[in-house]
Amino acid sequence: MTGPGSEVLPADGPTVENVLALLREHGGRTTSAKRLLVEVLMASGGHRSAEQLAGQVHSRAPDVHLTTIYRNLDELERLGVVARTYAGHGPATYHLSTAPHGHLVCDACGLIAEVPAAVFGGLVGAVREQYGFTVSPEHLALAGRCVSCIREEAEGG
Amino acid sequence: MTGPGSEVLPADGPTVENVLALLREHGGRTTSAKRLLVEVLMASGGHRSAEQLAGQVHSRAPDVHLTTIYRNLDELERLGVVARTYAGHGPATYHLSTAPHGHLVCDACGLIAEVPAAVFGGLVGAVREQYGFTVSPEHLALAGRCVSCIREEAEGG
DNA sequence: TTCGATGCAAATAGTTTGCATTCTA
DNA sequence: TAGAATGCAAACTATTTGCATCGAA
Repeated sequence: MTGPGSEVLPADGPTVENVLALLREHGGRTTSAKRLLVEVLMASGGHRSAEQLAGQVHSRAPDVHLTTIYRNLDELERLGVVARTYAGHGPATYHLSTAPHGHLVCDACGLIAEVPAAVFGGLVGAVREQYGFTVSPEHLALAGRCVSCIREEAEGG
Repeated sequence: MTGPGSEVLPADGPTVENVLALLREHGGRTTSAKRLLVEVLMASGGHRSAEQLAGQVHSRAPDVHLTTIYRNLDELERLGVVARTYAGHGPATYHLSTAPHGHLVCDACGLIAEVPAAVFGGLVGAVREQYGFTVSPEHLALAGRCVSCIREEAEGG
């Protein structure tokens, strides 16, 4: 059950057609705006704001409105295709949901690094046992300072 | 060195006068708006948005503008008296910096629970060793689902 | 009497919504 | 051709900024 008719996306990352098929299964229609957005999401790989994604889409289709980007990102998030991460202040960032992972967000330079689930697996388990709280790895974002900013701060001031 | 002239606030929680003294040490002036904000922060205890704090302040001084609340919260944050937590979407929340702790933010009902530093101490250490990234415990917010919402979702649908 | 603090208005960033129109299935 | 998707404008939320005035030290 991994063909275009499947409810579940392949574990090694979905193709554009997989995602569009998933959309159709849920009553959605295939449009060029959606196809482009998904392509851009796959090409960029990393964490992008809605505006950055819009910029990429615009280079190929200038008429796609930012509103449409937001609406389609919402839909893709509901379907579990993309994950939204809030990096403190500034815009939310979107990326394809692949393997579960968390994020390190540097307060100083804005860098977003990914950490594999294994690193915080213990925490997630402990929190569930002790607090009955189920952490969503996809949204996990730890704020702090990256190496370079720590170093700069130590040297500069 | 824990008197009004000290740079460091008492470990068991500052008093209103402690905070005002700290402000004065840093060139700030004592105003009724600041005193009230600090009082409200201490009375409420939990995590409040700027608007909620303004509401509390207004009940005693309706003329204090929301802008002033923001400006004073900024200043208190710079001094390390309050910590700001971004709970995903919605407004940032502010609370007194006491013992280091993280937050569990329920995506469904918005509940914010505190967890002692010990729970995620291992994570913070691992992340520092493996990624050179220093997590700020004060800003640590894990998104997910609290017990009651998980239960409701399981029952309801 | 100086300079920080405030009130007010307005700007800003990011995101959402309403509605008429367009286009897919 | 019904209903989903879009473009556009406008609203909206949270926050910041500019500027004249006020008030603490």
